[in-house]
Formats: sequence, structure tokens, C-alpha cells
Amino acid sequence: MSEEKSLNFLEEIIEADIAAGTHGGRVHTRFPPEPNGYLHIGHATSICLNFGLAKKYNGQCNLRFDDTNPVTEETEYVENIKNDIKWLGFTWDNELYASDYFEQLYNFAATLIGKGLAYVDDSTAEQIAATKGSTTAPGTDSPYRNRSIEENLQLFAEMRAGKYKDGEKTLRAKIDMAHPNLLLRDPLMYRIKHEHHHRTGNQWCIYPMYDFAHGQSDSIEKITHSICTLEFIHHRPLYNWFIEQLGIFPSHQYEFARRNLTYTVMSKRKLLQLVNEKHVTAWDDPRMPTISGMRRRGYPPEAIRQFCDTIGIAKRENIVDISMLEFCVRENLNKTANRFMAVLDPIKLIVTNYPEGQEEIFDVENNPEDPNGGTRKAPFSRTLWIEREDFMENPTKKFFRLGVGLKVRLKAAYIVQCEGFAKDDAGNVTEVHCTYLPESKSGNDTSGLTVKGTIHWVSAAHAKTAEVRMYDRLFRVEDPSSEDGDFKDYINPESMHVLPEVYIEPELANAREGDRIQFMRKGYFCVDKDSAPGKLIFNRTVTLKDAWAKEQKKG
RNA sequence: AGUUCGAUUGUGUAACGGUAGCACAACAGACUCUGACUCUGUUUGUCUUGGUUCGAAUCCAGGUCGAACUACCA
Repeated sequence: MSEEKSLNFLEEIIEADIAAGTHGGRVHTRFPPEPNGYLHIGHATSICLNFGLAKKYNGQCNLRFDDTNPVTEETEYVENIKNDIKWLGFTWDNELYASDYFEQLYNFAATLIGKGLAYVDDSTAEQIAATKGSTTAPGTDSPYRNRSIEENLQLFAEMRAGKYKDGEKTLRAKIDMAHPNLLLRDPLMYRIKHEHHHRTGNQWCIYPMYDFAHGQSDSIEKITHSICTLEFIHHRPLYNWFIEQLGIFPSHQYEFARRNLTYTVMSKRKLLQLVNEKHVTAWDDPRMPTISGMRRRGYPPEAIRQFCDTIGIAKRENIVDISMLEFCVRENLNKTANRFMAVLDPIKLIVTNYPEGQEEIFDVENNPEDPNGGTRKAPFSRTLWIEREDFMENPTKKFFRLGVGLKVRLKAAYIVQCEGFAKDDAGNVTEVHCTYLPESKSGNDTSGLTVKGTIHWVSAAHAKTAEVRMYDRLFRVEDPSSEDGDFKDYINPESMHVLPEVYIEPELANAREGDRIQFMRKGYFCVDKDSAPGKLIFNRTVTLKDAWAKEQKKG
């Protein structure tokens, strides 16, 4: 046995609870999204945490939609959220909805009225805000605060019956208008909304506030460890107040710091804005930090889980370097993605001593990291496409590729030596001329030569074409939300660059939507859902690490 | 200003009164039929001032800085 991985603060709490026999040692968590947007990488942390904790401690984890606001919520979001959680690799024990509890919550409210702990208020939103007080000044009591229990009960029933218009009345908890915690200054419990709800239809015209639904929903489900983000820490005393006054199951809430990522934004409001204002194509645009965007980009679910595990969990503010995520993606893809050759920025290479019309088929290993990965066939001929950047007219000292007099290995084929090149009238190099060494054939090399560089290639006569979408980070700055002005001013104009026609080796033409592969020396790519028969589209998932680029930057 | 939470290298996270460690990033090198992968090595840190203690990142007190709260959103 080696040293155990240290526990995070939530695991410590849970293990202490188990040791103390709290709730009989039972562990029950839940993931409680509101179906008003798509899940993002921040939610992934919460998902991994809640489902992971339940699994680790042989407990259960519910999926509960906190659908208390009919105006913003839609079934489309419900379906996508479920899909994303499944794709991440998690299975919920129960699929539940806060709206399932509307009748019970109504009864809870009536109970509190009956105990003199809630009242119907005729004040307007403005009046309530004005009497709220401030962080330094106490609020003032509503003139409706001391209505009789009977009157409150009747008015509340009338609210439910649809007797009043939106905003005409609310139900408020009767706590303390001078409480230092503003949330305990007679918070709203119910508001009137004559709106259609995605699940309950037109059954209700009053809806509970999140604060009057969330804690009790946890309680109803007998959640033992109710885990949420830091901003709800001020709400905990209110949830506890409701639970205590109602005398129901004492769920306990624990808060952790939400994860932020460099070079992106994470609030649903901002993400929705990017979609609505067409800065990206959709919620699942590969540049979005959404789960669906990352899936489309080609991030494997294992990599996202690994990332969540690596960055851990704590209570302090943070902004995680995106390179940490990219590392996890590369680490996974390196082991799992088959290699192919694709030439993104082509220039012709002519093997001058290779007979016209001759061709050979080479076996190329699919994945050097996987001994059982097998091989594929790649045709070779006299005229090839190579990468423009693999040739230099005046090669620098550390350039291990092509230039007159230099030798390179053509991956899985021959060593070639550059003898010359051709230019067009504008002075652009159009062709590179090389001779090959027949005795240097891959796998059967008797040339005795070693070359420093190996480059990829595609036979011009056999090449297929594809579109490639080169993605980069969505923002130019590490933390767009903390910069001056609008966060959208910091969108990276180069976040997507489309290469309409690149050359790919023929075997790749069989790739299917969602396939994750490596273009040798260029990066990891994934077949996009926009692909059509005969028209493949690849998304660049992430580049390879590039030591040469760094070398060049040094000048 | 009040309340609450927080502060460990560039970033994230450990150390639970006893050697400040790990990962990413960065840098240097080895290896390489991917300038990838892999391997080796290096640099950088306990917000501050006091106190308790043989000994403090850890406990106590004061300060500083940061975040959240003042929606009929969640």
C-alpha cells in the first residue's frame, strides 16, 4: 500500500458523518440544475463531485431539475442536460423535478401561515425593495405584515385560485426585517405568474421562489449532503429556518467554490448572450465551454472527468489555467486517437527519381502508444503534398526539415534529399524537388542514415479532401469578465479559422461523425456533425505541444 | 459601511503543531520514423504584524487584500 490520496474537505465531512453514524451512515447527494440553459464545464465539476461522492461512499445521487420559474425553463434544456450527464458517464438514481413537489410546497406554505410565520403582502416589487433596508440599515415592516392567520390563509388560497394578477400579491416569510442577513428580511416564498410551465402546464398560477423550493426539495428527498456553490452560503440559514419551522428532514448544505477557467466566461447569462448575438453558432459551438461544445470539439468525457479530479475542490476563489484542461485532453487522446496524415497548407513535393506512374502501398501504424492499434495502408507516388512550413528556402541552423541539401524521412516511407525548388512569378515556392534513397525504405532501412526530421505527406493522386475548422480560445484575455467594458470586446477574432480544402490520406475518408483522431504533427481533430457524405469536416480539438514553435519565438 | 467566506510558487491543490509536497505552466537536457509521447533535471510560494509554543502554513489577536449578499432569477 502507498500513501492514500488526501481527502477534500467534503470527503472529510462525509467520512466524519459516516463515522458518527449520522443518518445511519447513509450518503445521498443530488445534482440540481435549472433547465434554463446548457451545462458547462463548471457544472461538470459539480456533477463529478455529487455523483462521484455518492459512488465512493456507496450512496445515491439524484438528478433534480429545479424548475420553479416557468418563464425561462424549457423541455429542450431538460433533454440536453440529461444527455450531457449521460455522456459524461454518470447515471442518476432518481430523475426528479421540484415541480413534482408543488402541492407539497403549497402545503408547507400553508403550514407556516398557520403558525403565524408567513403572510400575504400586497406591496409592489418596488415597495418591497424600498423597505428592504441595506447592508448597514435595517428594513421596515410591511403594512400587511400583521394580517390574521385566517385572512392570510384565505388570500393565499385565492392567489392559487387565480383571483389576482401577476405581481398583485406575494407570500412572504415573517422573520425579521432588521436581520443582518438580507435574505432573512421577510423573503418572498410565492409569487403570482400566470404562465405555462413545461411540466405542470396551466395547473398553477403561483410558483414558489427558489429559496422556498430548494431546501425543502432536498429535505423531501432526504438528501444527506446538499452540495452547492459558494454564493448560496448566505441562503443556508434561510433553508435551515424553513426546515426547522416545518420540522422536516434536516438536509445540510455545504458550499464549494465554483471553478473558473482562463480565456472563457462561465455565466449562463453571458453564454446565452454569445449564442443570441451570434458570436458563436450555437450552445454546442466547439468554442463554447459547454459540455455539448466540448463534446463537439472532440474532448473525451474521460478527459473532462480527469480534469475535474485534478483541479480538486476547495472554498477559495480560483481561475484554473485552460492548459490544465488541454493537458488532460491530450493525455487521453494520445493513448486513444489513431494517427493519420493530413496536409493543411499544401505545397508539392516531386520525387524526381521515382518513376512516373509507379505507386507503393505502405503500412502505417495507427497509434504508436497502442501495441494493438494495428496498421493502415497509405499509397505513395512520385508527386506528394507536404506542409508548406516543412520547407525553408534559407534554412536556419536548427531547422530539421527540407531545404536544399537537407534530408528528412517521409513518415513510413523513404528518406528524401532536397535538390531544388521552383517558384512562381510572385516569388512563392510552388514545388520542392527531392530524390529518394530506395534502400531507406521504412521497416527495411539499410541506408545506415539517420535523419533528424520526419515529416508527413499525402500522395497527390490518391489524396481526398476535407474541410478543417481550426479553433482557438474564444477570448484574447485570461479573464474577460474582469476587464474594463463589455466582455464581448475581448472575443478573439481568430477563434475560428476555416480551411475549406485540405488533403487527407484516403483511409481517412471512412471517418465518421464524432471520431477523434490525430493529424500527425498537427494536433487532435474530431469529425464534426456538419459533415455530409463525401464532405468531411474536422474540428481541431487541440494542438500538439510544439517545441519548434517555441524555438522559433526565441528568434 | 454591515454580514459571511476566503488568502500556500505563474495556475490549481496538499501538508490537520514537527523536512512546505504533487499536477499544470515555464526553463534546461536525453530519447524520438510525430520538434508529439516518454524520461531526467531546474527555477519560483505560506498576505502582514504581533502572541502562544522547544517548534506555527497550521492555534490566538489586530491589520491588509479579495469574493459573495441588498432580483416577484436560480
